[in-house]
Amino acid sequence: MAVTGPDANPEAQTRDLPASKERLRMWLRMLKSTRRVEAALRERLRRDFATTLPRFDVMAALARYEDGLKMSALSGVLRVSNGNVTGIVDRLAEEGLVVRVQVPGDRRASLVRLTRKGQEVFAQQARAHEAWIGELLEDFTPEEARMFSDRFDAVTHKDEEDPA
Amino acid sequence: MAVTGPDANPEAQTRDLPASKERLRMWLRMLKSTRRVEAALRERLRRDFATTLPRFDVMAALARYEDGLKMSALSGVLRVSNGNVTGIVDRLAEEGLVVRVQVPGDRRASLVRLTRKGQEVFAQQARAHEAWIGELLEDFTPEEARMFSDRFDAVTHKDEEDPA
DNA sequence: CGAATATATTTCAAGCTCAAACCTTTTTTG
DNA sequence: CAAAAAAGGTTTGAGCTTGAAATATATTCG
Repeated sequence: MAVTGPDANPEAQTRDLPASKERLRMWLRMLKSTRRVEAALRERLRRDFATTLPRFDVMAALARYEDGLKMSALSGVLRVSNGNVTGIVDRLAEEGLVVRVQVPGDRRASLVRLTRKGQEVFAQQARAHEAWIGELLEDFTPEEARMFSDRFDAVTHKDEEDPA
Repeated sequence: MAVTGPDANPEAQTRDLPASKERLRMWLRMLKSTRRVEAALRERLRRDFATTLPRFDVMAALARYEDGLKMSALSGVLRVSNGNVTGIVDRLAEEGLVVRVQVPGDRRASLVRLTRKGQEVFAQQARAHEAWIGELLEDFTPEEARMFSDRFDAVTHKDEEDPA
């Protein structure tokens, strides 16, 4: 706990708030920024590709693991509930973008994989997505972006998922 | 557009990626961090207060505007669709945490306000919330948190909502 | 004034999300 | 081996979310 007491600095400057207030402020700003970018992405994915952010997220995860992912691994990577992924994969499968492949030795599990069509569709979306992010975060220099990445990583790496 | 060309730096270091890749990386980290904190908040709000993040968000907005907010202003502040707020306010009203007050001169609009009970309930939740954020973001020093706040603000302030 | 337009909000359908309950299959262990 | 426990997934119920359509009231302007 690197939390300094509520009044570690009695001679506080005008705008010097206690640590918890500063962090709260940061959180609110961070949340607002994230929502703004998410909203823009969602709108553009809908407009240009008639898809949604969760679908994009699932496809992105599958694109990173070419051998496919089990449902549980998928929900682990995306950090959403397993019941959640079921529905999204169902819909993607209906459209022929992903397939569920039976795992040889285990009749419970199935491996989800992008179809060829899924790969092609995702490649287009990913290109657009990268460009959109580049634009939405254009106020951040590459160096600054790298610094932010690294700092966020510290928070994120407190416990991590890394499926086979 | 402060976007340098894809190969502005031909002598790139090992880990020096083009701007759009750096920003993409930053975005993914930022999203992951945000989701992690949101998940923790959601879980704790449920466990300790039997409430949800959207409900907390609505109450937080109303707490900031003591004179109440119109539905449209509320959805503007929270940056969610107006149809969305309707349902959340409905449920909060059922529990007596907020009220809809008729606006004198306009029979279309109504002002949403925290009830006394709502104020009391929210005060407790807000205290816990601030402590949770302080803990979840303990890796960030107050100075760092301030810096992040300011940088995010730049992105956020591209267009802003500020209701009466 | 009255028609067109704009504003405030709700309703709706579809999809996302979670936690909990529930199957089924596998693994553990008494 | 058989019972118990664990693991992989799906279903369910409630709530959140969006964009679009619907409703009702206000305002504009011809």
